[in-house]
Amino acid sequence: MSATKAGRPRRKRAGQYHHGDLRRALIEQALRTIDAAGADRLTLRGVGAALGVSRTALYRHFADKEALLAAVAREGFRLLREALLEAWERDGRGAAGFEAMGVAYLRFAIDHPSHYRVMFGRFVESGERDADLEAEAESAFGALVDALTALQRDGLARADDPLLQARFVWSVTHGIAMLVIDGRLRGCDEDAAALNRYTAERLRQALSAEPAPGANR
Amino acid sequence: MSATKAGRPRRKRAGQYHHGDLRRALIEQALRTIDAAGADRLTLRGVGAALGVSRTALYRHFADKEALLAAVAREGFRLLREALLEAWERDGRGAAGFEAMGVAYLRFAIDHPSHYRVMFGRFVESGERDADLEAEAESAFGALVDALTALQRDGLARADDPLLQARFVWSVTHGIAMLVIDGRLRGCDEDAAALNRYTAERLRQALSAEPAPGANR
DNA sequence: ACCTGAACACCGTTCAAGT
DNA sequence: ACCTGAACACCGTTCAAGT
Repeated sequence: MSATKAGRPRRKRAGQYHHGDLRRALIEQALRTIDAAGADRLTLRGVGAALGVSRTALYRHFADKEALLAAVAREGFRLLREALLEAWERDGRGAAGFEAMGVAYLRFAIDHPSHYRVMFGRFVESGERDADLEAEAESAFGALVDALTALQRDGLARADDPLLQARFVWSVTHGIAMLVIDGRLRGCDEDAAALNRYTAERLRQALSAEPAPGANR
Repeated sequence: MSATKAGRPRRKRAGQYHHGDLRRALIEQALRTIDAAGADRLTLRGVGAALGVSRTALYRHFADKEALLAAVAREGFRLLREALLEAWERDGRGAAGFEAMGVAYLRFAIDHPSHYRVMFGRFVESGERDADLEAEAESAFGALVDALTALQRDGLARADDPLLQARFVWSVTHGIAMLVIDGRLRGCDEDAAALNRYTAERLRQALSAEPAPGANR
C-alpha cells in the first residue's frame, strides 16, 4: 500500500531492513519449514533466505538454533492448549467434553506430526531448559488437570490425586499419538480409529469409581 | 597378544586396516556416543576417529548416517525384547511377570534415554523404512502380545483382541517412558515411582474382566 | 538498535587412488 | 574387497563494519 513498499522486490532498499516483527516472522517461517519437511531439514540460513533477510539477522532475536526451536515448541503448546480447552468447553465440560479433548489432542498430533515432535524429545542433554517453554507446557497440562478435577467433582471419575490422574491420562494419549505419527499402526486410518475406540473404553473403565467387590471404602 | 599388535599405537601399519567386524564396531561406537552425549552429537567423523579408522570407511558398511542410526535403533529393539522376555519368564509368566515387563521396559528407557529416543521418533519424513528395523520392533512388540494372550488364556485379562490390547498397553508404557526421560516429572524419582504405582493399578482395573452390571455376556 | 558480509570451524558425502 | 585423502557443498556461529 505505502510508497516505501514499491520498487524491485529482489532489491534491498537502504534503511529498509524488515517489516514489523522479525522475531514472530522467524518463528512462523521455521514452523512452516518444520511442518512441510521436518525439523531435521530446518536450517537457519534457509529461514533467513525465505524471509529475505541475512542469515545472521536471527541472532538478534534468538541465542542459537536451539532457542528458535524452543520458541517453536512453546508455540505448539499454546496451540495445543487452545485446542484442548475449545473441545472441553464446546462439548459441555463433562464426560463428552473429556473425550473430545482426547480427540482434539490426537488430531493436533496427526495434523502437525513434525511440530508435535519438536514439542517433545528435545533438550535431553541440554540440561538447562527454556523457562517460558516449561510454563507453556505446564499450562497445556493444566487444562487436563482442570478437566479431571471437574469430572471428579461431578462423580464422573475416581477421586484420586488429579495431578497423578492427569499424568496417567496424558501418558496414554501421548503414547497413542507417538505410535500413530511414527506410522507404527499399519492400516493407518482403520487401525488408529480402532485403537482410539478401544482406549476410550479402557480409560472409562480405569477411571470409573471402583465397583470391585471386597473394597470397604 | 600377537606380534602384529606391537609398535606405535598412533601409527598405522601398512596392510593393517581394521580387526574383524568393523560394521559391529561402528554400531557399538555410535551407541557409546549416543548414550554418553545424545544422538544430536553423533558425527560419522567422530565415530571413525574413535575407532582409528578413516571417516569414509563407514560407507563400506552403511549407505549413510540414517542407515547407521537405523542399525542402532534395531539393536535397541533387540535389547528391549530380551529384557522384556527375561522379566516375563523370571517372574512366572503370570500377573507378576506382566508387571515385571512394565518395570523392565521403563528401566530400559530410563537407563538409555538417548538410545530409546533413536528407536522412536526417527524416519518421520524418510518415507521408506528399514525392513530389518521394522521386523525387530515388531518382534519386541510380539513379546507383549504373547504375554497378554497367555494372561487371557488364564482368565487374568479381558478377552479382547490381543493386538489391540497390546497396542493400548504399549501406548501407556511408552507415554510414561517419554514423560520420564523428558524430565517432565519434577521430583524425578519420587514422582516417577508414584506414577508407576498408580498406572499399574489403573491398568489392572482397565484390563480386568468387566464387573459392571448390565452386561449380558 | 538492527542488519550485513566475510570468515571460521565444522559437517555428510563423493570419488579417484592406493593396497 | 576394503580403506585412504583430497575435495565439494553444505552447516551454525562469530565479528567487525555499516546505517
